[in-house]
Amino acid sequence: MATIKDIAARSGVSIATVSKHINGIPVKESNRRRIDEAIRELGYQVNAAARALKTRRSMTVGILLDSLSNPFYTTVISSVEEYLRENGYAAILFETKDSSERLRQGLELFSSKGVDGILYFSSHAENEVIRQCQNASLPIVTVDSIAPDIPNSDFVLTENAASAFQAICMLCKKGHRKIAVITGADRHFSANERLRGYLNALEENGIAVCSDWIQRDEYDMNGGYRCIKRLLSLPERPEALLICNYFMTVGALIGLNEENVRVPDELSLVTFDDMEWIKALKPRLTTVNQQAVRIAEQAVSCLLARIGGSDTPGKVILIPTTMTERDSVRSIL
Amino acid sequence: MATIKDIAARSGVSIATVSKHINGIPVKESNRRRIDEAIRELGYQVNAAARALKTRRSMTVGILLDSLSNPFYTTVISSVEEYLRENGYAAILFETKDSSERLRQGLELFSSKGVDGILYFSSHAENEVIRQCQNASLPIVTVDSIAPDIPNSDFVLTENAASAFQAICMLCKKGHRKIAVITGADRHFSANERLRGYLNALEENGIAVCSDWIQRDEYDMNGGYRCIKRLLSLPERPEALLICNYFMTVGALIGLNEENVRVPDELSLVTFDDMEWIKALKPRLTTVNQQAVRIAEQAVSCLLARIGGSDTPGKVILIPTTMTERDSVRSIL
DNA sequence: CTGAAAGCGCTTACAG
DNA sequence: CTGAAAGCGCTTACAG
Repeated sequence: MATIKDIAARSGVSIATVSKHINGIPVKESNRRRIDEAIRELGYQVNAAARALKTRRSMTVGILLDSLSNPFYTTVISSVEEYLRENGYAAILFETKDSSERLRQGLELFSSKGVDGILYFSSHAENEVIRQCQNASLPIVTVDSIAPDIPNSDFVLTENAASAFQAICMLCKKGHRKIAVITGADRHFSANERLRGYLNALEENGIAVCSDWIQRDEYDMNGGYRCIKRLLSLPERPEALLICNYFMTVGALIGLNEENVRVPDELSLVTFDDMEWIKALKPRLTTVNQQAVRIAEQAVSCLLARIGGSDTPGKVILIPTTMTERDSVRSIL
Repeated sequence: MATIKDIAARSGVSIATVSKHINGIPVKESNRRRIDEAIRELGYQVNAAARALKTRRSMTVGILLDSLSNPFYTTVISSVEEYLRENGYAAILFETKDSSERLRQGLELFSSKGVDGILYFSSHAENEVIRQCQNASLPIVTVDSIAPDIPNSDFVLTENAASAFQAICMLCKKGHRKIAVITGADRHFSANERLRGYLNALEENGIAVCSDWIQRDEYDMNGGYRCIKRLLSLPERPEALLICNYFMTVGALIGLNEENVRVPDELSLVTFDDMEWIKALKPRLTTVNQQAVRIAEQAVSCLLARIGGSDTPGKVILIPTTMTERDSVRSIL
């Protein structure tokens, strides 16, 4: 591997000048040319370790996440990685798999690798993680939930309650009043928030809550399948349904098919998270869409600002959803 | 941040002795105790950049992958990350998103970060990537496909053809002869291999190939949905079906439900990749299971060996699948 | 704009 | 087993 020294020798300047040019400090035109040429000829690349040692910046951020099997996270991370790289940062990954032992290990890994900041993806962010980073003066921004009791940190997530609220109101406007909801387990921040939006919307529209019509289970296909089965076995079935998670939707669809429930004739459907594949179904589903790219943008720019030394008060950034109305909701006016 | 110098001062030994102890070289018992104590008190952690600069090992490996939205990859990566960390390595991630421009960027990122090796996840590994790493003496192991024309490199993947072969033979043993297959597009190595296994098994069992019964499409839900629709619209329907991908399976199930096809009475089903959720369905599906954990193990240990300097000839490591027979295959003997 | 020099925090022969 | 010293490849005041 060529070093800055080789470049200096070959281009007839000092290593200081080479370093300056590499770092964007202007040098004499003729020197610039000679240095660039030497770099090209020798295939020089700066040694990241040496630079990190000197600057105390590893140009690396740690991504801590519950699980890689969460497709919403992988979608966001995909954009995150791109924005980070555009800013010269690489991402190192660590899955907690919902174990606090592993959470500790992850933080240790990041600290030993000297990451410049942490992106913490969690559906139920823990105070302790954020607190620990704050103590170590390690910038951290949390994505997808708000830690219950942290005064001064950054969170970026979907406007969960408002988007469920809007979905239910849309249903009401089309004349629905028998509206059920399928959402995730209590430990997930978004599952609670979306439920809250549902309840608020019922109240707003003067509809009484029917507890049988609130079905909660795991945020996965199986959970959705079980919820729909329970819903369909009720003496009185709802006429409209909001499903708060993509995987629950797929499970519910299979259950719905098994029981030959016709959508939207017998049941109107609004679901969270649009995926290519949803459009292929008959009927095409009406969906509430989280904006993964915007979440990624905000999270990264917020983290980069902190790394850059910003000490504005911690903020909560809520990203709105969009709604795509298709054929799965019937108007009964 | 405390440095080795602080530890040395506090424990009354030289920095060399501290370094030795940190690196597992025996030191006098009393010194060991004092050093450990100082480390604990000061919360010392070795500076990864300094160590990397000196040792020329970043203790980092690059994971290059087509896409994070491939759940098989994220499953394998989950284990990979764990094995790597147990061996002191961190993983840095880069998605190619099927663009050769990004492939180049990824390689550049890895090289600039000084990774010690690369794990290349691809359903269609490119010669060029591997060749470039070989030229740079950068260890690389490819997961999930074999590059068409690389003499001396390492590949670890599922025994695709053999596992499809076994699945079809199982079907034949239960008396089936009208057997169809749904598999992925031509560019995916595994899609071709699994098809090859299907064809071999037909031949082995003296069954003529019916080209209508070979349906190929994208490796996703939508692809599976389209394939099953095409299959069900044929004048003569098959009585058994092998689906070579999990997402295609979910799509096919929805299509099957829409058309009220009863499994296994009208159609016997064997599918690739077991997931928790599959067991909840009625009927429970008979599945061919890739061993993600074993693939991860082999890939990591192979890469670590190369990083350690092993120069044995390149090898192809094929991991067998297991089959879980449940209720989706009917015996028609 | 340029360069000599110090120093980032480690590891590693080497001599004792 | 221990320690003094060199050096990994950079960046950065500082003086010119």
